[in-house]
Amino acid sequence: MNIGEIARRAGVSRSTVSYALSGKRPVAAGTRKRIQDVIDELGYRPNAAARALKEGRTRTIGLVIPPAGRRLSHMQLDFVASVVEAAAGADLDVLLSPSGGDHDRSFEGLVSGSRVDGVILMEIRLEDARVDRLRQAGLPFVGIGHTADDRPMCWIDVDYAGLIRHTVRHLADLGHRKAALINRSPELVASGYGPALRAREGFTAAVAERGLAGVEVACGEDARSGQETVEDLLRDHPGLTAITTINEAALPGIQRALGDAGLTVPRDFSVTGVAAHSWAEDFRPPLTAADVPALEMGQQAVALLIERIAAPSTPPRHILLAPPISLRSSTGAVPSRRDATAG
Amino acid sequence: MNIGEIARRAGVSRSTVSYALSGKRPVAAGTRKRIQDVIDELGYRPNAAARALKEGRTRTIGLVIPPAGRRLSHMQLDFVASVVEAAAGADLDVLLSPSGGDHDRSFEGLVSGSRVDGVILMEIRLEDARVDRLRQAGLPFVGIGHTADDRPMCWIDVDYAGLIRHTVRHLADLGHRKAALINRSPELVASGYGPALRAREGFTAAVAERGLAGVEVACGEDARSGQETVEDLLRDHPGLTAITTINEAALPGIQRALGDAGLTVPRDFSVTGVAAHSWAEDFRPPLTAADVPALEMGQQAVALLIERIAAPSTPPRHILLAPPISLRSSTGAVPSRRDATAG
DNA sequence: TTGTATGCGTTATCAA
DNA sequence: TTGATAACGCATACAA
Repeated sequence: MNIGEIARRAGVSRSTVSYALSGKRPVAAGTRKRIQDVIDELGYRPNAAARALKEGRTRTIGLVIPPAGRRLSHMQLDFVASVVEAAAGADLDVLLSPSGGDHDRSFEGLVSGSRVDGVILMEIRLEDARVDRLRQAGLPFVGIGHTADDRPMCWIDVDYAGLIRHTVRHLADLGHRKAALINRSPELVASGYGPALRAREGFTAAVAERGLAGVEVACGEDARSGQETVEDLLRDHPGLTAITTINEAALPGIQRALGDAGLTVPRDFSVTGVAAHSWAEDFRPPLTAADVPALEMGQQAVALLIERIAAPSTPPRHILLAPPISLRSSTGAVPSRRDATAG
Repeated sequence: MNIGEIARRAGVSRSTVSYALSGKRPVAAGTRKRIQDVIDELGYRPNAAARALKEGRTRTIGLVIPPAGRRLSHMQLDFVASVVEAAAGADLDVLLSPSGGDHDRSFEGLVSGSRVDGVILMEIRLEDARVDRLRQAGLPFVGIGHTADDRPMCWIDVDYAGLIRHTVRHLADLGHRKAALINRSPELVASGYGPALRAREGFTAAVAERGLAGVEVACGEDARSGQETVEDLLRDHPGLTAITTINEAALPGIQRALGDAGLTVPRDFSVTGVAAHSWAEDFRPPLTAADVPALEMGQQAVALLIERIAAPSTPPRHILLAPPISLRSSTGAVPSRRDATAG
């Protein structure tokens, strides 16, 4: 089924059908109706490849996700879903591409095969070869996260440093004197993952600013690791009365370990951090935390990318989100008895 | 950068470059090397749209995911990741399409725009209009799940009925006399979601077969709903000593409610069901359950689809997976004191 | 208001 | 062993 067949059946030329569809040239009402009837009857849709070839754009964007081996976090998942949704709203298809590991071929296909009009790049590292590659290819892209260097690029990120700093100040205000940062996985930290390093930065700064004792640990992204990490912390760091974290997947384990140690939150121990809304609400008691606005980020990322595709030579914009910290019930005044953590 | 430019620089014709790339015609070694050098130097990749237009296939498959409003479960997430991975291995791109809600346009674009060579359809309902649409369009597809009617189609599914039946028998063997099935969300049950109805079917059959008292409840797909559901069950059904479930997202809440009620698993209460490996391992104690092999399903689904694309007129195959039930530690003999649940 | 003709980048047929 | 050329389906400049 192609445009010629529609034209033949409607008794008009191919260009008239094309113009009737695009509206870029006036078409007599009667003609238009005749064409539309045939289209409806046959369920015709223009061939995407032919259109892409002719127009020089694919109406498709690429979404580069972290490799499949590591499970995506809820936050990332919400993000993917909202990107797909926002793209659909703008009449854009979304091509998924894993990256990292042995998937360089897939990524290469995206950037050099004229497969997509632009790319959204998830999980950016402080030094990220993919960013260089995209820049070199001249393909419009938006990063979720930003690199360490200050070369201009278009990105949207959460201000992990600022938010973690904020949570530590909150803990200090409540009288806590010793706090731990439970960071993302050792692999991510080692690979220079931006949020992990920036969270560390914010933590270190706030701890110094307020004269707290601070300890930072990396932690696997699952409940079991969270539990072990907190068990270790409680054993090795007497006097610890609070945790802040950006590792949402560890939260159930953190909860479990505190419970096992006989610590009641927030009476005996305070927990806070940055997490997707649903994780914060699922904590018990509900977590005082900055809610990562994953859905909003997806929409904004698509909007930013559309903007860049339309005007690639414009100086790139970026957005640093600092969602407010929702005061829920997981933080409280430091316990009066210092040996509370002795369990 | 196109094939003509490569040809010009290598001093050959366009067809020679094409044949050097595809290997469908012998090319002199020297010529081939000259061409390859130019290609490597310029980083040329054939234009996907032009190739698709000429070949009549897109080397792209569509993955229709559940609507974004409802969060994907971990199992579904693992599945998506493994599909992308398997597709990349077969040199296929993956186009993501939400369905349901107001996304019919996106789905329509997929099926009638010659956008993809085939489709993987997630979360199939017992009656599913999308299946009819794909059949009518003559587009190869593989369902994750299968419809109620017995018209031939290609699918891969987990034998929820059989697995739940199996878990109930296991509970009966341990002496339990009253068990509950915690099903998926009310919305999914109401919409005729296959796994939910087939789990019910297996539960009802096994309960009747072994003469147990059985109660089935739908439950939202989050920890909070799981907790409330179990609280209600314990209150309304004295004598209840076991739960089986296919609602993995409710597991943390189930755990919490049992703990709050002072019940120790498996001494006072048994829990089992069907869940992704990671959920089962995260339960405490580890959940005796059938592990949904999401990664394997993704690979198989892609393999099945490739098979169908290659031979569309072949009678469709299907695969019903019945993973073994991993005996972990969450089920045990029925508590001797009947009023254990009164605690 | 509508029709004709061209070219997007590729693959494959035909000719040499 | 290689080159010239047609065709895939569409959008659009040009003609009428």
